[in-house]
Amino acid sequence: MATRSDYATRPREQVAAILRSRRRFLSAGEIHRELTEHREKISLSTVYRTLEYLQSKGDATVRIDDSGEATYTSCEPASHHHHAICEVCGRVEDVNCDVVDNFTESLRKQHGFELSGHKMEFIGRCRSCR
Amino acid sequence: MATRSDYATRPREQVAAILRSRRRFLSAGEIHRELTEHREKISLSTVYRTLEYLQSKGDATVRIDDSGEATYTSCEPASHHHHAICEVCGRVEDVNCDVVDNFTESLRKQHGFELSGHKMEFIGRCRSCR
DNA sequence: ATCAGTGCAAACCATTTGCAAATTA
DNA sequence: TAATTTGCAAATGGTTTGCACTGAT
Repeated sequence: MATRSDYATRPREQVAAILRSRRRFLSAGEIHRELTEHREKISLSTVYRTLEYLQSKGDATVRIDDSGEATYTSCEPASHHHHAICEVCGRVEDVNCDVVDNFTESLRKQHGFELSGHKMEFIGRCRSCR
Repeated sequence: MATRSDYATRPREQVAAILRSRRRFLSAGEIHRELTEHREKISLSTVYRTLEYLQSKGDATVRIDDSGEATYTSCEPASHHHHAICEVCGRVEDVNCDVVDNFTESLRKQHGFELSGHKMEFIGRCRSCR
C-alpha cells in the first residue's frame, strides 16, 4: 500500500489517512464530514475525485451499500478476497477466498466472526450464452 | 407466487406481469419504459410504489447493481437462495444455498452456468462486538 | 361514500462536471 | 511556466413525496 509520502497534495493525504485509520467502509460524505470537523479545508468534490484516484492506484475499494450509496475503504488489492462486515461496528475483515468451502467455521476460527447472514452473487454465462 | 388476479389494479398487474415474464433484474426505469412503449399508461412513481408493494408481498426482490441503481425481479421468497446472473443476457438463476460448499461444480452441473466471477459478503458480529 | 391507488410536479440526495483559481513540478 | 489539482456552483439522475384526483369495494 502507498505510504503517506506517496501523495503529493494535502487533500489526498488526508483522505487516504482517514481510509487507513478506520477499518470500515465510509461514504464520501462521512469522510468529508470527518475532515472538515477536524478543521481540514476540503471540498466534497475533491473527496470524490480523490476516492476515484485512490481506487485507480489500487489503494481503495468501493462497496455499494444496501441503500445504493458508495462506501470506501483502504484495502490490499493484491490478493482476491471478500469482506466480512460487522453488523454492529462495521469493522471489515478481509476473508480469504478459500473459506467458500466451509465458510461459517472458517470465519469463526480465523476471524472470531459470528456469522448471522451472507450475500453472494455469481457472475458468469448461462447455458444459452456460454 | 401471486397469480394475475391477486392484484386489484391494472398498474400493479402490468408491473407484476413484466417482472414475471422476464427472468432478469430490471430497473424501475426499464419497467416503465417497457410498459409505456407498449401503450400502457402508467407513471414512473407508480412503478416505484408498485415495486415496493410487490416486495412487501414477497413477490419481488431488489438488487442494487454496481452503479447503485435498484433493480427488481420476481422471485420465490420461501426458500433462502442466491442468484447466478448471466453477464451476457442478465438471466437470473436461483441458486440453492448448499452450493456454497463446492459452488463452481454445482453451478455448472445444476444450471449449466459457467462461472467467471463472484461476489460475496458476510454479515455478522466481529470478535469485539460479539 | 370511503379508502386505497395514481399522476404530476416538485423535492431530495448522492454524485458528477465545467470552469476559473490555486498549487505542484 | 506548463500541467495537475482544487473549490464552487450548477447540472444530473435515480428515487421519493405532497397533494389533488381517480378508481375500487
